[in-house]
Amino acid sequence: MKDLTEVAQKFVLHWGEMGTRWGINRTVAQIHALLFITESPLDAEEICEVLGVARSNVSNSLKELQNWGIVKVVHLQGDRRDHFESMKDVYEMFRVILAERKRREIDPTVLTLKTCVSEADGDGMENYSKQRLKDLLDFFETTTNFYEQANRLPTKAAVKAIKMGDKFLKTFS
Amino acid sequence: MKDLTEVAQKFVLHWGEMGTRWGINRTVAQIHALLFITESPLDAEEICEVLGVARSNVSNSLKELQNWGIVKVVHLQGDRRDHFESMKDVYEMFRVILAERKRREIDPTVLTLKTCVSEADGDGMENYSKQRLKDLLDFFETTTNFYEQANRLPTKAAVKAIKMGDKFLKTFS
DNA sequence: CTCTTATTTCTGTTAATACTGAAATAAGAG
DNA sequence: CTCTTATTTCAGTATTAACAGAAATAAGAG
Repeated sequence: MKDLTEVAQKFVLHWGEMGTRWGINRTVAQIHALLFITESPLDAEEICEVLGVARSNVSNSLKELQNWGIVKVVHLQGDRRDHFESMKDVYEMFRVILAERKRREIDPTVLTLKTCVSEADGDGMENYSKQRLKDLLDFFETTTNFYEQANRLPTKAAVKAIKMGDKFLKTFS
Repeated sequence: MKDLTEVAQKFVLHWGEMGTRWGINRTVAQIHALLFITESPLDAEEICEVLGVARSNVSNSLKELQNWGIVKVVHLQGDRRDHFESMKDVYEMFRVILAERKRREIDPTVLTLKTCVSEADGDGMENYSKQRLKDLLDFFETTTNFYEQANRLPTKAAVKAIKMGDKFLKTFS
């Protein structure tokens, strides 16, 4: 595996940095970036070399990416090593990421809010505070309902919808 | 300032936890949660006591929340201490947060991608990789364009649009 | 101006997380 | 089954970010 070009390097580093800002491990994001721009699947050893991180770190990060569902193992003819490739369709990829974040973070938050709202009576909480929790719950329910629906569209339709929505909204302003 | 009720505590802790998952400091998120559910503006000392964190921590966290634009200082008659209150309209609040995250993270990413794409020729980068970067850039431009337009709608219209969009999409499925 | 009180800044500590390298395990070839 | 090679697990280390407490600064009252 030859070294990354300067541009590739720049992208991988930036993506890693972005990851950290969104609560994603730097190495995980870097590996994802690398796999995303690389045409052929890479094995773990190659990833180590290119990124200069420990084998175990790569192993764990790849697991994480597989948990996210945006990286898959593939096997190449006559090579017993695992090779890894990223999902390539950008829209699809972000849909998967979004769905996963919803599952991991939004759903539990909605659950917590529901519990809070239902326990709020008999807890001595101010009515004002109760109402704020209700507002918040309502916000999450409304937006996630919308998301659920929008997410049923196949990617192409979704992209079209976004572009049409954009144009449509422009006629207002 | 009296202690938080159990429910309030549960919410504040959860919100803090959520913060960390999205790259937001735990204390920052906790203070935000506290101010959000509290009707009257609080001073820094009160926040310290309720959350049990150091004064300096509160001070810095409040600065951060003010930078985000979701917490404001208010002054009360006959009290020289600063008091703080959170934006209360949930939709508006998330709009502000989203706008700020775009400004801080998405815009720089778009810039980086543009640079990468334009420098990709003469860098020896594979055509395949170049294309992936272009795809990614296209994705960000399409979605942020849409976002920009959607964000021009006043909150009420936006909420309506979300609810209508939800209903509309349901007719498909 | 001076005193008091609020706020911020700074420095050191702690805690959390990321990471490494070695050891253990697993998996495939022969 | 045995040997080799790939992968994972684990225990320790390092890095980073969060936080506390003290010191410095600022701001308001009188």
